[in-house]
Amino acid sequence: MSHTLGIRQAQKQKTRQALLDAALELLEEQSLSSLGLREVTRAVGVAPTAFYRHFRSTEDLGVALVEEALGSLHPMIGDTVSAAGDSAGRIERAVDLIAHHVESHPAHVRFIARERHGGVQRVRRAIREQLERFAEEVKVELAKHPESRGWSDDDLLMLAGLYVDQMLMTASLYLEALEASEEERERVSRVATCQMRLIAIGRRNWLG
Amino acid sequence: MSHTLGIRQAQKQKTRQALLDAALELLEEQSLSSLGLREVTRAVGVAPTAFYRHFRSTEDLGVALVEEALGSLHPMIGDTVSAAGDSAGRIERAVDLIAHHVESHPAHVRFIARERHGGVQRVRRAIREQLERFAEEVKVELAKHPESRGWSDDDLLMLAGLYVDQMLMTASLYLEALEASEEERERVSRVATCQMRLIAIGRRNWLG
DNA sequence: AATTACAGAGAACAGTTGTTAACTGCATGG
DNA sequence: CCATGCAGTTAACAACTGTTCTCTGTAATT
Repeated sequence: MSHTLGIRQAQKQKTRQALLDAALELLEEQSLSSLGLREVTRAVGVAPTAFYRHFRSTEDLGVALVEEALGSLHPMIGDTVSAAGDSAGRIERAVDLIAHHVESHPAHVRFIARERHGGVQRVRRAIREQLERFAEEVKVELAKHPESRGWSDDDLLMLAGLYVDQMLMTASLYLEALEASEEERERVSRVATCQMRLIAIGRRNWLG
Repeated sequence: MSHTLGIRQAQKQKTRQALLDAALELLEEQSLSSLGLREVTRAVGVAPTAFYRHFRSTEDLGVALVEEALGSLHPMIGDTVSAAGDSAGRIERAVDLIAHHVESHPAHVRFIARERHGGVQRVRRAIREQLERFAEEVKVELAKHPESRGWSDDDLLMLAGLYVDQMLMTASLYLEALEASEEERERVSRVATCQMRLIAIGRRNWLG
């Protein structure tokens, strides 16, 4: 791994992370475009001007949050799509994995869903680029399945995009259901499973 | 129709509409949660206090915008889903209709896509309720198709929800492509058509 | 013709915002 | 051990915000 950081740099990264965490919490009930720099520093307990040591603006902070929220998710993709077992098994596993991820990182999921179409262009683009990377990775994994025999590259990417969008949509619905009843969460999972199953059936009968 | 409005009420509705229009334009590069009341009145050219004659807050304005953006869309649903012709024809027609609607009401589409998961709870809920109404209507139309024989009510609603989400996603992608090249718009339409076709195939092979 | 209702204007309020400048204290590298 | 770099502080700025109260002109009502 990388060289051990000095006391100085370690403390800096600590407050930087504190800023990111505070921002993420504040963003639970507003959008990035209304997030104030002073609001964030106040929540952390540092002077407003300290913000500039880490980010040029809240827009920059947002881009960093995209990295934090989605950057660590790539290994999960491969594991899920390329998992052993039949189609039904993979789907069930995927839905469970989404549910679990939403429960352990609700603020991250909320942020991505909110800012994907949000009011800050650079953040939108950062999210779009990450999601395109996801789709590309899903495509590569899908290509390994025997069901993909005879599929064109474009069609595989089309299917991968559909899966990625569906996953995000499911995650967002599940997030809303977090504050509702256990039955509601169960219902969301069930519907999402059916929808992915339907897509998988469409996939099996695509050619010919 | 309703009674003809007096000069007084007519003028009021005129400035009210001016406020809505100005807000919609300002929301092209920010989110509702950062939209200021003064900002809107300034764009219209009226005193800030005039705002209160029409809305209690920008949040209220947002709810009114949801009505304006989605309320007039219901008749379109029925026409599209229940149109004559085979599945392929209906899909082509739907994609064309989406593209046309985005081109004629880009700000409306942007607003809905942005605020669906945005930072203002009441607006989110208003959008969700409208979309649920859409899904219900799509379900009713889908039920009339011969392909729906043997489908449960829940499964039909599941499919309808998938279609609605897919339509919104397509509209949002097409919106982004508006500022890009004609080829990009063409590509978005093509991919969306394929995805809906795949879903339709899944639908045909759902049972059994 | 006189009275009322009410959309919008105007001024003022306390509080907030982003940004600049000059500073302090301390970990780091020579 | 001393000089430098730099994370974080303090103070101040002009500009902006939502909201209240008072006022004005005129359409609507009687």
